[in-house]
Amino acid sequence: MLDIKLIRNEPQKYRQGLEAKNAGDRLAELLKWDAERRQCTAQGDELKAIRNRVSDEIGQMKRNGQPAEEKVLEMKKVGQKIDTIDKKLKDIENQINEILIALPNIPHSSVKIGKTAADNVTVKEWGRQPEFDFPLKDHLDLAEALGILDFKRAAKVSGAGFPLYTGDGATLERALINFMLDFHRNKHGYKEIFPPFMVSRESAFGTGQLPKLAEDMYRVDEEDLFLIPTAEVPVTNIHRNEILPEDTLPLKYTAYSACFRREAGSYGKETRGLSRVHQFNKVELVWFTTPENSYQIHEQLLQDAEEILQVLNLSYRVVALCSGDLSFAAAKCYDIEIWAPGSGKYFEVSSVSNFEDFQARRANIRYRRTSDNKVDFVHTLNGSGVATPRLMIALLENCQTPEGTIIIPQALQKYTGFSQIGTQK
RNA sequence: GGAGAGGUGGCAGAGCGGUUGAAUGCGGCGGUCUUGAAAACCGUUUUUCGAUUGCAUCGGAACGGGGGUUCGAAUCCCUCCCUCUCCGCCA
Repeated sequence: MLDIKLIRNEPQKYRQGLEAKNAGDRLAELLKWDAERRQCTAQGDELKAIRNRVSDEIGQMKRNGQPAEEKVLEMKKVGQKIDTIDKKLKDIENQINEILIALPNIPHSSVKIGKTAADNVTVKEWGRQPEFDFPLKDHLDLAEALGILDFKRAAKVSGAGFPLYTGDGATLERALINFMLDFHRNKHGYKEIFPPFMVSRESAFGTGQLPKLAEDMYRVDEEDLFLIPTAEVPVTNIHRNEILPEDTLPLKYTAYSACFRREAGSYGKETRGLSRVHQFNKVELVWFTTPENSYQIHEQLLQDAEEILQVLNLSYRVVALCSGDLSFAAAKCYDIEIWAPGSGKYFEVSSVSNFEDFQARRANIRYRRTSDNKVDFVHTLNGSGVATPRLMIALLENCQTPEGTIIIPQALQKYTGFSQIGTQK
């Protein structure tokens, strides 16, 4: 959520920021309601001040045994006026709120202005795309031949778009999760979290999934709970409605979760195999920090996520998203895209975002500054570290042999317990 | 699922219709004392909206959320949420 006070003070800046994010301009309307709200508040407060004062007097008179009928009647009238104003004020506030909660975050000054993904900028390429002297298969052909992935039966069990890992495939999936969690915990010093996979409406609002992205989430009707699309949601909401002492910051958490996405409206787009599924596994990194440090931490977070791919020796590139491609809550975002030679393209395995105080304001996550004891909103950041399906795609396709077997990267072998898939039966 | 108890400031815990934004204790911060520390003593210690707009000052709001009764609500009523205890069921 944006700060209405800041919008009021610098409308031009926010107008430009919202335009850069392709967000319809409702600022004029918002500011009109804001002015009206303040006027209304002033009127109401004045009347309430009178009521408070006179009500005190009535109390005193009654205690002294004096009649107070006249003042009571007078205050009854004042009370009615207050009711009218309060009702109007509530309407106005609803209008303001409706606009405000639907406005996206505005981009950071370092973000390139652009319309679509075509305007994104590749800022880094790591590793070499391996060369092969045999015809390559893509991950789905490999996996089905090896019997480690079974979409047909998954469809029988759950429907289209759900992965079913079997045998060594299931073990490899589990190995990836454990490897990543251990890595972030032991090497990067993140605190490990195992969050709930369903969250309340409030939590989904806090991180910005609601109200705009409601149709992307699965909802459990009876309980009004949402299946999480990412661990970001429960983990960020751990500190909802809290005031954190500054000396406890930054907080850095890593969490595994299953992630559930309806992927509504994306039929036909990149749906082969594991590239887009309704349920997947992801290890997430979440930071809470002071505003001064958040952009430095953003770079750090990117590095932490990248390192996973480096250790697995998988080639990737880092893309800085342009303003128009940023998600609702993000002020700045890097995508990490991994090279998959069998498919001949890059797949996004991580999104590393700085939300500044956008989520913190929605979720009311604050900190108390040591210097002056004042409270202010924290900055939240998160990044995938990383999501498994597309990592699996890249891994299978990069590590394939002419025989169609898979060589497990060194770093993973102690987690899988085997060094190759498809050799011995 | 059934029965009961309860949600008040950083924590503990009073208050149950008017001078209570909230006693008291603990903790925190500042000070006195001390070579230093402890103890003791004194002071201080929520957030938020708005108005004149630097600090400051004045006013409004907030005792789980929402609604109601009343001149006046932490206190009464309704409703929702949450926590705890016991019973049942269950991984």
